Formats: sequence, C-alpha cells, structure tokens
Amino acid sequence: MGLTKSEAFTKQQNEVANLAKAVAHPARIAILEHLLKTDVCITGDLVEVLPLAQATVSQHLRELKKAGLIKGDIQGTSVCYCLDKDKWKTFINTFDNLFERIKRVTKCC
Amino acid sequence: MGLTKSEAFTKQQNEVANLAKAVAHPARIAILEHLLKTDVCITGDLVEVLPLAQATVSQHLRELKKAGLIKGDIQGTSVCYCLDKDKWKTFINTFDNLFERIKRVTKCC
DNA sequence: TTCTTTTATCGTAATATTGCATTATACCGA
DNA sequence: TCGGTATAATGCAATATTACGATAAAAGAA
Repeated sequence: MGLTKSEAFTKQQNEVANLAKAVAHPARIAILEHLLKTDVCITGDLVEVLPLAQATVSQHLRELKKAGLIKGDIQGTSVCYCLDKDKWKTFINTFDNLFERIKRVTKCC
Repeated sequence: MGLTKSEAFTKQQNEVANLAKAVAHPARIAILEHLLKTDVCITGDLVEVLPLAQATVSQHLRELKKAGLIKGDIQGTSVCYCLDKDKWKTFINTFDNLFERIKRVTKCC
C-alpha cells in the first residue's frame, strides 16, 4: 500500500521515525553539511553545490523545514537558511536516549 | 522519478542517509524497542506486539538486517533476532560526530 | 512599468515503500 | 513419512518519494 499505519504506533515512535526520515536522503545530509560549513546559506548556494535542479533542492529544503530542522528567513529576493538549534536539541536528545539504551545491551543470539 | 541520485553524493553522505532510512519507520522503531526490552526475539513475538501482518513484520526485519542493525540466527524452526552491537557502534559514532558539529553551530539568520 | 534575479509551486513521470494474502520452505515430533 | 508449526519469499495494489521542466510570485534595478 505504501501507506504507513502511523496511528497504530505510539506518538514517540512516530516522532523518532519522522526525524530519521528527514535526514534519510543524501541530498539533505549534503545540505546540512553545507550549513555546518557556512553557518547560513541561500538556495542559490546549494544549487551550485548539489548535483540537483533548483526545484529539487527547494523540495528538500521544504522537507527539512517541515521537520523543523532548519529555519528560513526571507531577505530581499533571497531566502536565508540556517539550522534550528532548538529542534536539533530535541533531535539529539531523542537519539542520545536511544543510543544509551542500545549501548547497555549485552545479550545476543 | 523516485530514484535517488546516490552516485552523485559522497559515500559517507549515502551511508548516513541509509542508516537513517533504516530507522525511519515507526514499525522498525517498535522492533528495536522490543529488542531493547527482551534482548532477543523471534518474528512470532513481534507479530503479537506489532499491529501488522506477519509478512509485513518479516519485511521490516529484512530491512533492519539489510542495514546490518540486527542479526538473525536460525534456531530450529524459528529465527532468533538481536541487535548487532558492532554495526550500532558505527551508527552511533556517525551520528555523534554529526551531533557534535551541530552543537558547535552558533550563527543563525 | 518592465526586466532581472531568486525562490516556491505545480504538474508529470518514474521509482520506492508499505502492507497483505498467498505460497513456498524448513524443522520437529509422532 | 506425514502433519503441525513457524519463518521466508512472492506477487499484487496503493500510496509516498524523488526529480525535473515549466510556471508563478516577490523584490529590487533600470
């Protein structure tokens, strides 16, 4: 079907999955890496760096914005993007928590 | 198109994206959480816990196995699944590295 | 106003993912 | 060997994602 049964899982499970989905594409990783290098950037910068068309880059930016991982401020004719530190704090805490629990696992088959 | 241009991105970017994709579904998060609770489990356990058909659970298990995050050992009629600690070490290191870089970001728009 | 620049959105096409019923496959006990 | 039980594989249908060209929208320059 291609339709995830989100309602059948807990809110937290969906939240973790959605955050993971936001970074589950190399183009979006590349966008984040570019933002780490340059602090802020505009779509035009990314179109030059990424091997994708402008429309596709815009789409990936929208995905990241939808997940809340980046913010965009309109500045004249261009839009200035940057990481949303608050949302990332949530992201990092969520996964650190999962990682800690996994690190404590010892038994295996 | 639905076809990710993987070859246009670096190996590392694809690796991070693929690891993220492996956990980008609430059912797979639920599977991992069940494994954290029980250390080991078989498909039958999961079918009872998850709101999904056996075939679907098996498919999600295969995704996790493909990503290397879990291992499966055949034990008689059933397959015993558990977390692959080594692969998780890689996963955690990869994301900890990203998280550290993000924590250091200060500038924003 | 008109042109240019920049970004977003729409429409379309192709592939991927999700989910399930059904069908194999494998092992064990009688 | 034959059923019973359990997992895996296959095939199908429906939705989601990815990508891009074309178009729209918004702001500044000429």
